Amino acid sequence: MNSHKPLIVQSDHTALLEVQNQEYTDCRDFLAGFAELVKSPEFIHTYKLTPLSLWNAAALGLTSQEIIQGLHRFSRYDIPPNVITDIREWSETYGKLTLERDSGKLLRLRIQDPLIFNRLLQDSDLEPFWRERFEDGFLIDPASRGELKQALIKIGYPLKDLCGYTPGAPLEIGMRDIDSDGAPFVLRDYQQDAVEAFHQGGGVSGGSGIIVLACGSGKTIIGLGVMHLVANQTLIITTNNVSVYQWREELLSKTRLAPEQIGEYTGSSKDIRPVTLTTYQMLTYRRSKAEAFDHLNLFSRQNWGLIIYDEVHLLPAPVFRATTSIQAKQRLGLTATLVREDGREEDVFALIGPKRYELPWKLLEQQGFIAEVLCTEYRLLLPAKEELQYAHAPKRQRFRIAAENSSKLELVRELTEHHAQDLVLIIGQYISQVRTIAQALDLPLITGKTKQEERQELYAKFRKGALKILVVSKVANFAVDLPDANVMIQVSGTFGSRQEEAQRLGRILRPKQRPSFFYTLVSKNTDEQRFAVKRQMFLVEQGYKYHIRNQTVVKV
DNA sequence: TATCAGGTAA
DNA sequence: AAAAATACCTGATA
Repeated sequence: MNSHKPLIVQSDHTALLEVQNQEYTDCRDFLAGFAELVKSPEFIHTYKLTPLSLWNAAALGLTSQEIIQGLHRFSRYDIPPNVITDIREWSETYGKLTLERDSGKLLRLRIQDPLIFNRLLQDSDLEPFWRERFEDGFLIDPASRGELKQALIKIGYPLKDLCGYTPGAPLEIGMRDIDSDGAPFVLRDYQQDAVEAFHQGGGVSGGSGIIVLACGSGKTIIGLGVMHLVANQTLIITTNNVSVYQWREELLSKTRLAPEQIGEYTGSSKDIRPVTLTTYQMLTYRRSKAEAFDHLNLFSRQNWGLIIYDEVHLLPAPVFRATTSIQAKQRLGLTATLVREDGREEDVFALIGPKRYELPWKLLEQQGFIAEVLCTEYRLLLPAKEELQYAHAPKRQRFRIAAENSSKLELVRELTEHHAQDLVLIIGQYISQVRTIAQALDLPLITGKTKQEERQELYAKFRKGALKILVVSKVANFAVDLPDANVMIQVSGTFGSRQEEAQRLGRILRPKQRPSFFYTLVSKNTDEQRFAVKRQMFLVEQGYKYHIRNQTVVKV
């Protein structure tokens, strides 16, 4: 036993990491490569090893040997033998099943493990896939390439796809070295690395997969870089119309594509061009549940060579389905957080592809590409009256009562006074709450109902610094054009959404001379506090520390 | 032809 | 476990 070591690996595939340990940071960064943080209270953080986290690590080239050696290095006790076995097994499973082109029209599934081969042979659900059986695998129909991958990953066998892609219609996408604003333009090193990592994919398997990078690190630029390399007609799917507009601006600014080569396929125009921008909502639209999707055929309306899935963690189910049938096209997924709140990470892995590149947020911070952020969690008591209300309320109403804790208002006032020189965003989840705050402090408010015109006016004033504090509802989760700030005060958030918290932090990540501040206000000893812990998980995983400030006396 | 309110979905 | 925001279409209005 090495009592000074930070890590305890347990037989249930969890690993406990001691925060107050000299080696904490090193060990955390090591774990980030192949494990998922599931709990993060003050002293001991719990990580979980899952097959998926190990497959993604394997796809990035991290070997089971490196993982096991590292675990030995940080572990206080012996690592349970079953965990070592499972790490090996899970990690090495990626690559044991490969899909390759055959001489004929069919594809060849090769299984380099007789036990797995046997297992697949006995699975009657898989039988329909097999067109012919060999001593080491099967022939399958190219049309079932996606469905097979999805079916196999469900039973624990990721399939490494080595079939390559059918080229789409060619399209030269020249990159400018001076952008439309006259600023020199060149991909940053990590952006170039990401583009190459996608393209090569550590061998023949490149051309599909996910790139994970922090908000504000220029994921769109990576998209442009990949488009340039693939040099094919491209379909780009984004989450909303403002993103569509921004992609278009970036394309016009930084590539040599002419305006008439870029089309928008949205509610207001159905323009298909060599590069076409659309939204997930467009693709998933149908008159009623009984009918077919109206626009899903956009995938086949043009000979796309590349599909870009912006914010791939939000990809909706019907688009998954459509994606199963376009496995011969190159597919790039972009995201800041691979975690989905619906647990469909495996489908992303199977249908878009494995993670090809990831850069920890803290590393970007060290290199000065994103701002340093000081995070503080304020825990406020509920005023006596609300405390009583909380205690008597049915469970489902409790969260809201805690979230709307009226004593948050005074703290917001203090924080804004303290940050009088800064650009402050106050963000909350309930309209009633943000309205109360905006009215009490006499601040402008933006909600979903605010007209686009008025929003733009407020954004512009805020951008110029003529307006220093802005109160926003959940619109800020979607408003890509919201200006940056350097202080964010979160008065409430969606239950346990890790993604949302990460995205909100992203609003204050533009590099500055001084660090940015992120304040999150929660009611002490309530459901809200529990959810706050969950929300912070992703950022804690990325190395952010929340300083806790406890309010002990209720102000009257 | 353009714009807006209203309903629906995920 | 719930509320808010969005984008789509349709049909009315000018």
